[in-house]
Amino acid sequence: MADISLTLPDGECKTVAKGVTVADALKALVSNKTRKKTVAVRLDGRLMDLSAVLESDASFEPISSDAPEALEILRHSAAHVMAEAVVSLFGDEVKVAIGPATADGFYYDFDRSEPFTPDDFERIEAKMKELVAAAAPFSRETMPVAAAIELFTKSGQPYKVELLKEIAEDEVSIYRQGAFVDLCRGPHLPHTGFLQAFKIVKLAGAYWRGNENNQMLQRLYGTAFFDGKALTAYLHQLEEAKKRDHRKLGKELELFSIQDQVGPGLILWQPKGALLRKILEDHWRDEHYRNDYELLFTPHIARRDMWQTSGHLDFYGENMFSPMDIDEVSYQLKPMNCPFHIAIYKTRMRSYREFPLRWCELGTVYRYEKTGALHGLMRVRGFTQDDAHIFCKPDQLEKEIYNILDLNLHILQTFGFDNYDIYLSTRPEKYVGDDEHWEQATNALKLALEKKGLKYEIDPGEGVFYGPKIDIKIKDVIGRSWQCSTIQVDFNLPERFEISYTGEDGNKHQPIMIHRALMGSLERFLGVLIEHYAGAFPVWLAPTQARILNITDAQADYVEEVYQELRRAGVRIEKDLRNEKLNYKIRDAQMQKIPYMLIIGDKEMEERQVTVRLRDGKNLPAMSLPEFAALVAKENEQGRRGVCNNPGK
RNA sequence: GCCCACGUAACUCAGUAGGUAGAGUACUUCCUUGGUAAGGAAGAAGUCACCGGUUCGAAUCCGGUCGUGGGCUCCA
Repeated sequence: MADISLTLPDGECKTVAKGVTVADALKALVSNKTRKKTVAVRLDGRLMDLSAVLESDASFEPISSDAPEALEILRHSAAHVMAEAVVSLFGDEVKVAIGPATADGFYYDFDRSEPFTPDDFERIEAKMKELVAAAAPFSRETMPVAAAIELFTKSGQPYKVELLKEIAEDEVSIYRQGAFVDLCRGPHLPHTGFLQAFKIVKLAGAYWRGNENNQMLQRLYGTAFFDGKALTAYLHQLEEAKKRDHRKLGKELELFSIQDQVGPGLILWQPKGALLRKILEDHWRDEHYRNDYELLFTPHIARRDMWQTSGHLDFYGENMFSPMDIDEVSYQLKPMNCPFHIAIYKTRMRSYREFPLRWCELGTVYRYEKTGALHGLMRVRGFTQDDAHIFCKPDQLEKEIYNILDLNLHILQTFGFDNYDIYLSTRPEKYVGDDEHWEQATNALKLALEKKGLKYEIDPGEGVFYGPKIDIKIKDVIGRSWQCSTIQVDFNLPERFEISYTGEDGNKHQPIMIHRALMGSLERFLGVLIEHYAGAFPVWLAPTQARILNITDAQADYVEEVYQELRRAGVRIEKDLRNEKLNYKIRDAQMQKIPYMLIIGDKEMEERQVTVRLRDGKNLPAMSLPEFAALVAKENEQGRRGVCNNPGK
C-alpha cells in the first residue's frame, strides 16, 4: 500500500500507510501520553475524528484535551449524549432540533408537549451517566441527502428533515452513539466515556431557528469539562458573578430601584446612586469641555411631525411610545436626541468656517422595549445617552473619527477598561445614501482606526441603514463583554432635514453628521460599573468616600466637627453616631463598601486626628483632617486621570 | 411579545393532606459607652402582587391581569 506524508505542527514530516485511521497514525506518531489526551486532529486545517481515514498528504495536528477546540468538541458531544438521554427517557413524544456547543457549555432544543421540570434534570443527568459509563463510540457515516431525509423521516424527526431539505451539498454526515442518531458535521469524541464532568444548568424557551414566528422549543442548557475541578470552578464563578449582580448590589447599596408602582424599565436613582451618577456626569462634561465640545439641552417630547421627518416613525415606530395629544397636536416622547440637535443647527446659516461643530448632550430618551427584554439597568425603557453629534465636511471626517476614538478610549480607560473588541460595520442590504458616500465614510472610519493603531474586525453588512459605524465592546474585570461605545456616520438625517452650510466656494453643501455615544446609556454603563467593581467603587467614584465611626458618645461633638470640616473640604462623608460597638459599625461600613472608615476615640479627639481604616482591613497611621482631605483629593485627581489607586479594592 | 419558573413584613426567606401567617436582618424604645466585621431586652410591622372563580372556609386549588427571573426574538 502506498504511503502518505503527514506534517506535524513542529514541521516534521512522517509517513504512514494510506488508508489508516487517525487513531492508528497517532499510535505511530506521538507518545502514549499525548495520544491518550488526544480527542481529535486538525487535518489541513479541518477538525476530524480519530476514526477518520487518512487518504492523502496533509498537515496533522493532534488536538489535546487541553486545547480550546477540544472543549468545544466535548460539549458538542455532551449535547448529543443529553439528547440521547432525553429521547431514551421520554421516547417518541420528543422531537430533537439542534444542539451545539456554546461559549460556556452547550444546549439542545427539544419539541415536547409537556414542559421539562428541574426534577427532570436529575433524571436526565443520571441517564447521561449511564450512557457515559457505557463508553459508546461516536461513529460517523456519510450518506446522500436523500438517504438522510429518509432515515430521519422514518425515525420521526421532522426538524432534522427540515434542516436536510435546505442543505445544498450532495452528502451529509451523521453520527451515531448508542441508540442515538444525529445529523451532524462533527467532529466528536472517540466515545462517550470522555464525558466525565457535566451538569444541566437551566431550561429556557427558544424559537425554532431563532424566528419568533416559529414553534417555541424547550432548550436545555448544560455545561461540560474534561475534569470535575474545572466544572466546580466554573460553577463557583457563576456564584461569584451572582454576587456582583448590579440588581442585588443596587438594592444592598441603595443605589437605585425599579418599582411596579412606577413601571417596568424605569429607574429611580436613590441618593447614593444619584450621587454616583452625578460624579460620572460631571466627569463626562469636563472631559468634553476639554475636548472642544459644546453642551446642549433639549426637551423630552416633540411634535409627531418632527419624528415623521426624521424617519424615526417609519423605521422605529414600533419601539416608540404612543403619541399624546396636546391642544389637538400630536406629540411624541423622544427616542433619540439627534433631531433636536439638527433643529439647533438650523437656527441660522452655517459656514464651513465654524466646522466641525461638536455638540454633546446627556439626553434622556424613551423607547418601548418588549417586557421580556427588560433587565435591571442593562435594558430599560427610559435611559440617558451620552450623546454627541458632530457636523463636519467630508474631508474632516477622518480626523473627527480619530479624535472621537481618542476621547472614547481615554474615558473607558479611566474605569480600567483597557481590553476591548472593535467592530467596523459596513453597508447593509437596505440603505440610504449613495455608494460613493458609503465608501468614503467607511474608508474614513478604517483609516482613523488604523492611524490610531487599533485592531478591529469587519462586520459585513451590519451597519445601520443610514451609515457605517464603529462599535467598541469592553471587557470587564471578570472577562464579560459589554457593548457601550458606538460611532456612526449618518447620510440620512442631513438629507431629511435639508441642512446645509456655505462652503469655501460660496455654494451650499450638505454637512456630514456623526452620532456617537461613549458610555452608551448611563444607566447601563453604571450597571456595568457596579458589576465591574463589585460595588466597591474606587475613591473618586464612591458615593460615600468616608464614614466616621465614633467609639463612644464622648466623641460626638468632635465627630460633628470632623464631619463639617471634611464635608467643606469636599470629602463625601457620613457619620455613624449610633449607640453601637465599633465592631458593629465597622461591619456595617464594610458591607456598604465604603473606602475609608475614620475611627474616632478619645485618643484621636485629643490629638485632633482620625485613624483611617481601609476596606481591606488595613489601617493607615492616624492623621490630621487636612492630611486626610489631601489624601482624598489626590485619589479624586488620580481616579479622574485613570490612575487607579483603589484602597482595599 | 413568546416559553418556563416565581411573586409571603423594608430586606432575605420558611410556611403542600385548603382552617384568615412565622424566622433572621433592618426599624423604634430601654439597658449597655464598648477600640478594628454583628452586646442584651422589649416593641411595632404583612388586605400572603392584584382581580375573579371553586369551597362552609384559600397565602395554599383554578382562571385572568400586573410584575420579577432565566432564555428566545429585538435593540436606531
